[in-house]
Amino acid sequence: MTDLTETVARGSKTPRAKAARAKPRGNGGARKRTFLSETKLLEFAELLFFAYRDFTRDPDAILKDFGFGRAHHRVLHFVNRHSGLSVADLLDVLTITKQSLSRVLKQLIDKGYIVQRAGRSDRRQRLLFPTEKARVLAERLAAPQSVRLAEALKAAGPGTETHLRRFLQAMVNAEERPKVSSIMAASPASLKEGGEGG
Amino acid sequence: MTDLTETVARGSKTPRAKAARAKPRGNGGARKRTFLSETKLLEFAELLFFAYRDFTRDPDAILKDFGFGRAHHRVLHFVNRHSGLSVADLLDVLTITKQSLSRVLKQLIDKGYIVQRAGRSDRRQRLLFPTEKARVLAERLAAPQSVRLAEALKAAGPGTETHLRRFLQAMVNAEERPKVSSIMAASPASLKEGGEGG
DNA sequence: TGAAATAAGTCAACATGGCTGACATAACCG
DNA sequence: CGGTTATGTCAGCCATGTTGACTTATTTCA
Repeated sequence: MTDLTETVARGSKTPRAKAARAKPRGNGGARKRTFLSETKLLEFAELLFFAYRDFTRDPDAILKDFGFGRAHHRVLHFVNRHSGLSVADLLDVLTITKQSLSRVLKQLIDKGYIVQRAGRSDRRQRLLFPTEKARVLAERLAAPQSVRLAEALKAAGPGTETHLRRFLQAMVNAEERPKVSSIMAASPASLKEGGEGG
Repeated sequence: MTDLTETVARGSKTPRAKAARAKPRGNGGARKRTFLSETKLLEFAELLFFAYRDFTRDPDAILKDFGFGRAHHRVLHFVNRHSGLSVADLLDVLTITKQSLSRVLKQLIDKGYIVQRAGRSDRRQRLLFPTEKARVLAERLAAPQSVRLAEALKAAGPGTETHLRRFLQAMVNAEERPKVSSIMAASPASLKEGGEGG
């Protein structure tokens, strides 16, 4: 396969320098007073894509050995970290339909990773709890991601944590922010009364 | 649907305080000298998920009106921003198979968003160029993302850009970093000799 | 108390976008 | 000329998302 470096280099040393650039750099026509140039913002968009692409790689590989996919990982993660959350909450967090969730959730339940318990105050609810098996797998999936994050934070230098946290929070839809912070506030896995039977 | 805030609150004010926590907070067993607690890292993982989830929302909605999906967006983005890149380069960037790319690429070509031209130095290559139509759509898709990024960067305060850039770069697989920086260096869409015919 | 609303589950069909495997064509390179 | 490379394509499979319709248990409220 062509080395990107080469191709890209070749691309820019092309003759046709005439078609210089219809849209120079900065802001492209319409909106003017952008503090951050449009180009810079697109670079961040690109970097975000690359970062997220690789962020999911390690767990994806592990999941294959278990016959699971990324969707299972997400469920596993949230049930493990926010033990006892309801199905509706999980749907809300994942922003998928219940039919879509149902497939992976059923598999995780069948294979003994998740147990359900009726809510005490509202017995219609099915609260979700991880089994020990789930905790082990979730931790194994999280491990490479934690390492990656720790290294990246370190590489980015002191002060990154604060900036990054604020940035990521602000990236979330404004209406969703309360929900996100509330679920994140409940991080310390609440209770583990769920049947441990894996 | 249950308000997350409620549910979560109820969850934590549960009796059963006995099952306090097998794994307090910090690091869980194995590796010791973690500067950043495991919990904090998991919070970043979660925030990253939420941020990326919402980052893709606006363009996804627009794409539906065009009968396109997120895969088309990615192709559109990279061809637009790195005009003239080869199929192999695109595959490399997206990390998907050529069969998978072929589907969306064909549609984009058929609908007049992308044109191909044989490479001059290597005529086996099919270099990809955006048409005017593609540029317009790509810009429209990018707009809400740029706004979101700009606002988030602003909200996160001065100094965020540098930290964020370094962080995101470090999140990329080490082996991939040269490729990523080389393609990003070629940002200023090289040339637009591709037939403009939309 | 009884009807409406809510939480969850399920069936069925379909769309998107990944994947593997196999094979074809054209162009490059030594 | 022969092997490698860049691209394209057929065919089928899998994971995961969607809509729509309907059921059951439970809660809420007039």
